Amino acid sequence: MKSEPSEVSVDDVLAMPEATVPWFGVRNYLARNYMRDRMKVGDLVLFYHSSCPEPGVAGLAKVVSKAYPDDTQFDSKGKYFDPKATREEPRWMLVDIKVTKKTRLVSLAEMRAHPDLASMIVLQKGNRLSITPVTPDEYATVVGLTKKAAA
DNA sequence: GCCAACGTTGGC
DNA sequence: GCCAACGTTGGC
Repeated sequence: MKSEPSEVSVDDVLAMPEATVPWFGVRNYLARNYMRDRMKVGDLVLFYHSSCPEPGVAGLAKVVSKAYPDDTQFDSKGKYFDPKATREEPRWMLVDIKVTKKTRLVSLAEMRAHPDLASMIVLQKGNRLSITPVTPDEYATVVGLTKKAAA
């Protein structure tokens, strides 16, 4: 799951109660569907920092809630307001994410260089989706990289 | 700031 | 339903 650290970083989440944050602001249907339809409490998450000087995985996290409506869609003054969403028929859903560990930053370049991650969706050319599925093997490989000395 | 690769919008 | 125009993402 991608987040811009200037908006919400791993450190920001660790400073929150329970180190937990609602994953607000997703406004892409496929990303929403992943949260709404495929994520379950306990699912493991790679917390990725994007649009920053050093993009890459910065922490490990897990899903700690089922999907529920993203409140920011109802805030008419906020940047995530959606005039077509209503309380009765919310358009955007989110899950709560708990950061379980801050890791050393595993850079995008480092992940691209690892042969076992060649098929990882987030690394594919043209991928812009802020939430993408990760296989158990890919997850384990990235966790392994977090434990290595910095490249 | 550039630009590839999308996703969305809206006229028809 | 088509598709051109436009907006966004995100690495570089």
